[in-house]
Amino acid sequence: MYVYKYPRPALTVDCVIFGLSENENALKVLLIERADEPFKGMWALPGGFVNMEETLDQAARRELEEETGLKNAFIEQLYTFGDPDRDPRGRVVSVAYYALVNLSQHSISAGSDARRAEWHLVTQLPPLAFDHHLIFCTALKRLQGKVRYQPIGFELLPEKFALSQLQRVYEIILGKELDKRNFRKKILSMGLLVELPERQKGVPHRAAKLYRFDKEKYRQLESEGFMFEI
Amino acid sequence: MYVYKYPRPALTVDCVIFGLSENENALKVLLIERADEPFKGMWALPGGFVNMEETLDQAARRELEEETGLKNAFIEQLYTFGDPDRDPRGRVVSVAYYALVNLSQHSISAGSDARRAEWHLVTQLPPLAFDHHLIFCTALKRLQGKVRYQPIGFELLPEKFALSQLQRVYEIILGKELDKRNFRKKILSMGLLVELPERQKGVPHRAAKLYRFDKEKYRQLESEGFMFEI
DNA sequence: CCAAAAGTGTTGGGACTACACCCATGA
DNA sequence: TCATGGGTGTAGTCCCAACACTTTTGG
Repeated sequence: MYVYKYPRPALTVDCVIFGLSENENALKVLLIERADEPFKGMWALPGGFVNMEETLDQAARRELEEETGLKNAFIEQLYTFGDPDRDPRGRVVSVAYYALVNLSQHSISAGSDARRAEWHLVTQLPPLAFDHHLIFCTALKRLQGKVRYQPIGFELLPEKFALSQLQRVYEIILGKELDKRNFRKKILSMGLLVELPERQKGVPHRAAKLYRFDKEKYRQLESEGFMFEI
Repeated sequence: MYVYKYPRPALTVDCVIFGLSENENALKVLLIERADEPFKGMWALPGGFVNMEETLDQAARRELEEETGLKNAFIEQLYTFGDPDRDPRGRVVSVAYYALVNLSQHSISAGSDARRAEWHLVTQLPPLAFDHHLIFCTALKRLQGKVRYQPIGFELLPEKFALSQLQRVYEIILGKELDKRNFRKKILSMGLLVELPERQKGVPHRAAKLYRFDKEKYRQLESEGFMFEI
């Protein structure tokens, strides 16, 4: 069993980058228009080959940054897709990641390498290249599952947010309406939100209190066995 | 961006195979003693290279079968480990899987390829080769998380089992005692267990009713939005 | 008859659901 | 002053945790 005598699949990372469009109240995904064959002209998830000297996480972050300019977004490995004929060019195994970014504070550029990158509503995706539709569905399911028992909803919001914004995040991801009073009670009772002195500005109605998520406190509570749950 | 111009990491699968030793009331993992360098003589997770014409799942099942003879055990992709220096021989990316098998009904052979294979208590693992300790810890955490909201505890038991056996599975995996009456109430109220006409045999006390898990019913309930939870 | 595990109900407290009105603000 | 979302409390229900004794069986 010697490492070098075996043929090797090519190895890539693909990223499902979720963004929250707050004005449209919708969840979006960043897609790239393919410039080359195969699937030339089709939409695809951003991705690329893993360099020999970088970790998989680094490869995924590199892709994320190339496409969005973001360096510190939430990112997590999703699943590895390795069907032998998922790529017509040959055996390509892809480690998929998903990322959560706050769409409203970043005008995503067109992509560093001049590929056309656009945000698409998750409810109206065009046909995708390769098995990217499968990857996307896997990511969405994971997001919907994870958002209920881990505090990742915050990752889609700016650092300072109002409770109604947070509630909307959950409603959008879970696809159902939540009761305002119950939601506030629940989320505030966890003691993970810090009320800020500021308030919303420039809204044509009563300005909401702003909060931030207390990551430190969460880490501490978590280590004591606390379980976040919506 | 052409597939063939990039150098490629080697690609392997590694399997964390969990077994339940009912007599010892303990969770075990199958380890292999390495016959070659690097880490010759150390214990490691069973694993091997992915063939060019098989899926990752197939590769993992192949490894599982080679080590245990089991063809239809529960198996699931865990995580992909790709640190550039996780293998001293060069860049090797490993897709890790975990499997659940019923240890008491199979006397696992010594491994088809004459490697020494042994079950080890998860509480008393020897030092492991490569990053296999990390992989193992990831698998254990996943198992502990998943067992609470997916019916995978059954996979560690024979098809026919008593409620006390099932309770023990949960106690072993979660590492805490559960209340007998509450456990029975909860698990029976889900309506996923079918009471069998038989009973335990050859026990020096009152023989327990035997049950089997109704996979069909679970699939149906699941599709209607039902959530398993312990 | 003894040891060992199987089997069985009730109660109190905490959490979740459902639900409607007044408040503050900018236009 | 109006439109828009911000902000608040209660009552009923359900679920969960805690808890101890009787039954069956083989040795």
